Amino acid sequence: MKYSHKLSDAIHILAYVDMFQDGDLSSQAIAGSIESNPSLVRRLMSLLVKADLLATKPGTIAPKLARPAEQITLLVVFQALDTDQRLLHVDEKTNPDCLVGGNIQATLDAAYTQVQRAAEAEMATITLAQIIAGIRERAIQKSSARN
Amino acid sequence: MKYSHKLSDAIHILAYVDMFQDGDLSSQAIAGSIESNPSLVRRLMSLLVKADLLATKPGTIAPKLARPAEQITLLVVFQALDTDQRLLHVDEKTNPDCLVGGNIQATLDAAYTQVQRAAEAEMATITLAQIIAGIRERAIQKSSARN
DNA sequence: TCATTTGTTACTTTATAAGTAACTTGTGAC
DNA sequence: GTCACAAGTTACTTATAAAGTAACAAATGA
Repeated sequence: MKYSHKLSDAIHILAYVDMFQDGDLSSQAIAGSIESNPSLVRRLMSLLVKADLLATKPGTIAPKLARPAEQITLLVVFQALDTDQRLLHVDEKTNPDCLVGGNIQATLDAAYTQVQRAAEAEMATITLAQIIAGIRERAIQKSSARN
Repeated sequence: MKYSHKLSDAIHILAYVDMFQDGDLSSQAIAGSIESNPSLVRRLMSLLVKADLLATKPGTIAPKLARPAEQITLLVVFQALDTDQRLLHVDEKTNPDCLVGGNIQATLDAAYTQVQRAAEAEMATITLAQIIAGIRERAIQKSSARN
């Protein structure tokens, strides 16, 4: 498959909306920053609205965060997406009549769940506010490097 | 894309080789347990050999673990594969002239690396020996459930 | 009422992994 | 030595999930 960067784009949208609250927040403008297209941005925004992370008003250009950036974690954004959320995948088609093939699926599923929990726990510690701060910091570093 | 289950299949091979050391360990037989084909099994085995997890002798049916199952972790198997190992992916194509687009890649990369490290640390705690024990346990549970 | 924007649906394209086939190389039996 | 067979390798085809795109309905406000 293609490597999904939906999570990255969703965070991008949230950061953009928060940072440019007084600027142009049309799906067109946001698509320009992501270098994607407005339709894709609107679909992602729709998912974010459903997850209660973003608030929009149909027909108007007025998106804003549904809660403070400090209270939006990578994890909740991740879980708002409609993509598969498993990071590792069990082979669903193994020989049930074999000692290994018949029991490895459940065994690996338990192991992968453990890994998944560790990853999600880490995602829960990273907030949109931290990402925004990171973006601002890097921008400042760049401008001072130009002197 | 398709969801990769290479990691699952690679672990399957290692478990199979260890558990059936005295049985038929041809790529054909292993493929039967995975319900895949011998060519794919041989390719995976080749990667495991390169990573020094498995030892084979060309032309003969004689694969065996290159080290004890207690010393093979999910992480080293994962890292032996030739697939992309990043669990989360930054969008590589964002507008560099935008405050957000120009700085979000590096910021997210740092955040994703943090999540990756947590997942890998967890993978390092799970050994092939534990997976094999899990397979055996489930097999026993099944046989007692039949009584 | 009309231009503009969001929200939604359907379709096309692209990227990555699985599956397959064919060929080369190595081994051991005879 | 040669022959059957298995590992090892390479190239190609198929399947699948995500990105990209287009089109249109619904909502808004000038």
